[in-house]
Amino acid sequence: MSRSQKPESKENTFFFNARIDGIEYDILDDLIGYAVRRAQISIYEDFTASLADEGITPQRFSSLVIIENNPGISQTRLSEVMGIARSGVVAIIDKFEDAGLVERQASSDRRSYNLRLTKEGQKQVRRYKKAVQEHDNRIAAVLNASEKEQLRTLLSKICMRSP
Amino acid sequence: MSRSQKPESKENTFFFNARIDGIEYDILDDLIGYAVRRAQISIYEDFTASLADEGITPQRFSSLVIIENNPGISQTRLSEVMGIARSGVVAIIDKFEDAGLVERQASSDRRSYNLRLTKEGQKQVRRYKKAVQEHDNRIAAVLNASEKEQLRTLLSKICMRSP
DNA sequence: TATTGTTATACTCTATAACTATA
DNA sequence: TATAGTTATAGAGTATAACAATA
Repeated sequence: MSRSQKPESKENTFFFNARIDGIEYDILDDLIGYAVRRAQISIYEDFTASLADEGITPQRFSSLVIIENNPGISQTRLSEVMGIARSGVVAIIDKFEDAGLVERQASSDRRSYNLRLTKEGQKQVRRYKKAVQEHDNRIAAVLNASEKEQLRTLLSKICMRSP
Repeated sequence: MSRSQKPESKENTFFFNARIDGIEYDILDDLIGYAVRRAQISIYEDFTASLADEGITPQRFSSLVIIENNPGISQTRLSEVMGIARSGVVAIIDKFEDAGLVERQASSDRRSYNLRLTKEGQKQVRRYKKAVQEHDNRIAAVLNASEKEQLRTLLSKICMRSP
């Protein structure tokens, strides 16, 4: 029957709705973990909507900022900071190198590289930072300065628990 | 040279360290989005460490709780609640069905199914809930009751902003 | 015509394990 | 022996697009 050649409309362009009317969430409404997860999804969506055109993701943005502020950092060290495997960093840096944002400089330890932003990289990071700051202001616009500070403090407490 | 037949030690069993000594995080320390992301990674790790042996993930746990508390929900509706594509729900429910936790019941609308937990599913969800509650108490143990309430409130504000 | 579940496919992210060149 | 970067590979998770059955 339906031999429609036109693509169906995208079905997943809806935004994540953290609490849908008529749905019972039970324990999920009480869990700190789910509250953080909900917020994370919501924030990620706004980040993507703001910066996907630039080809930048939270992960890549973080990498660039870490390299910018810790020039000469090695790939292994970066993998530790980002919390991902070394093999993952290779792919990330390859792309940055292709885009002319990062360079692998020779190190005194000839097994490793010193990572640095190129001139172009520095320029782009300034742009990205501005866009990310605007995004962050937007998602946190419902909070006043004191509430933002509270939120950061409460979240950092959770991160600093003993593993 | 190295023809070692033994596997190298796993390199990524370290826990994510939200703030590594000697690393300059710059703007990342100020962004609400990054604070949430850090907490999310940290919480996800504890969840996984606690429940991976059960084969349960935050995503799957949420699905089961939603089905438990909204019996007869359709797959499309569940995809909306979870914020994922319908095709993703198919795979999730397939696995639950294989494990005997969820059943697809015939619906009056013969295009769709009514999802329900099986007896076994109900039993397992009770176990999972207990484990997840313990995990949540653990990750939020650094907060008192009032701080937990504050955190939930602040995070829900972020989710409820206009998209 | 539109919707539900399904399938096929592809893409991203990630981890594991092995390799190489150095140390 | 150990470490840094690399490669190959595999497994999640996800989205897109199409299809059959049904509305």
